[in-house]
Amino acid sequence: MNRAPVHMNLQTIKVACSNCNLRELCMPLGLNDQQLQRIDEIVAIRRKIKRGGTLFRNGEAFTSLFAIRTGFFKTCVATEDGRDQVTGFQMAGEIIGLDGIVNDRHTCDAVALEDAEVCVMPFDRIEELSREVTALQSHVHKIMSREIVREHGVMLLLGSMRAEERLAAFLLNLVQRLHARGFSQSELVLRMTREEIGSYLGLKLETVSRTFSKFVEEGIVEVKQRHVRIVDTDALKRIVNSQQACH
Amino acid sequence: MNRAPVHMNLQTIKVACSNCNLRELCMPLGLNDQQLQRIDEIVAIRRKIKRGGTLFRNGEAFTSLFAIRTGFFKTCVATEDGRDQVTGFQMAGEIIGLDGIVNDRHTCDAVALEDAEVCVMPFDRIEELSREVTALQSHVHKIMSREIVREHGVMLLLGSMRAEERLAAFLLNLVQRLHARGFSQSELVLRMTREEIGSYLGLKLETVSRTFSKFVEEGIVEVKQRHVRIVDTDALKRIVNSQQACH
DNA sequence: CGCGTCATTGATGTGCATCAAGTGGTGTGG
DNA sequence: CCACACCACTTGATGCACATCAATGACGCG
Repeated sequence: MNRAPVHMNLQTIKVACSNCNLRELCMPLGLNDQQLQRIDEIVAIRRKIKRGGTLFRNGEAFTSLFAIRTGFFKTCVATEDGRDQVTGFQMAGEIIGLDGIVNDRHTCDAVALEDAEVCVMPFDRIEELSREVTALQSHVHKIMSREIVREHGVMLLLGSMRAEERLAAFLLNLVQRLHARGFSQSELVLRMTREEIGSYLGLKLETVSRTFSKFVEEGIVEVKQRHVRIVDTDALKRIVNSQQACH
Repeated sequence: MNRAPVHMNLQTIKVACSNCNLRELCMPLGLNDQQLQRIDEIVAIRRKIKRGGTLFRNGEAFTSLFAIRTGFFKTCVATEDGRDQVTGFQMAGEIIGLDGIVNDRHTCDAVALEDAEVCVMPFDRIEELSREVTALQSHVHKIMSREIVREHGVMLLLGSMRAEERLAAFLLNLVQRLHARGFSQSELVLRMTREEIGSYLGLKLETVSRTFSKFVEEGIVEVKQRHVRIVDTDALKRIVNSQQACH
């Protein structure tokens, strides 16, 4: 057991967006040099989160949005009676913490599913700067709207799809986002457990597991633990749009 | 059959927020007179929608947000294969159309469930003015964040609650919002069909109906068609937090 | 008054949850 | 390096909540 000090979890690093390779994912495009420089001012610091650690928790004061630089997160909400629901999985380049804006308190937990690093962007500075840089203003609005639209999709999934459809949609969505980040279109490593997938999809972990097995039997995917290889993307797409008898 | 001209549906009226009694619901508080006057400039016109008519449709160009002045809407998303899902019900004072911001196109349909009137707020003018009036900027952010948080709640409901819990949560939510608008805490008139409730809650209309009947048997509510009287609010609250075996 | 729409209620079916047992991979301590 | 424990995952057997199918009833509107 090493004796690293506790504050390792909160280690901070000074950085800049202007030379960040994820810039096009989390920042607006088409800025001139002067604007870029001002954007740099937003990202005060970075913060490292160990696997299993939380970036923020339900009830904590909201001060900043976070841009994920590396790593993988889940966000989840909970009721008093112990029920909880994964509301999303977030990867590099995505913005996390939007839920905190309404009440100046976070309303969900953000947990790192692997060691991660985020850029801390104090929200008052975002607001300040987006009054001056219209591209940033527009970008902030679009990010929030995108999240709303994404959640509409999840509601559709949870409200009207069968287990196979849900898992197929989930895999296609994941691989598409990974592909946008330069990863394979057909191979992925799941960073979350079957139980977390199930929570997100409104299914029990056994059902997730069985559905994976079904896909394997049908030759649609290959699964070895958390390594998934999509053999037949079109089949997955057909499943998503199959509209079986259910519901 | 009357011969009213087609454009009745699009009838427009010149108006002002500064003397609107819903202002505190859809606009920021604590503005001075000069700021209020500027806000008035945002709401260019009003628009009337007949029951069953659409305010906007999936795929239509996005130009404006809408503040509901009177009436009741549902928003719903659909897949190519004909499946659809009600994503929300909106009432007076609520803002509708946020989904369109990301891609400059609406991604869902907004349908009036009764004759309605909305204030049309061109989004470019909202952005323009919110660069100058920080209270407006903050307000826009909070409205979007509130919608994100609301949808988290719906995901929790759809992903982990049983039929009774869903309907109880739905009724409590509706009556709470109506109460904030000066209506009764215990009586309400549903503006939507059982099928629309079911779509929103991820249930079939028969299940919604049966669950209503169950609540009636247990003396928790009285139901006569779309008129609902909540007899025992606490019982509903207990049901929401009951955490039965399911899921 | 008659028709269409919406709602209720019953009978039956099924998809997924639940319960349970066993496997494999990983990390830890001896 | 191995033994053990733990956790994630898989797979089977069973049950149940809700979907589906079907018939009837209650409004409301032209």
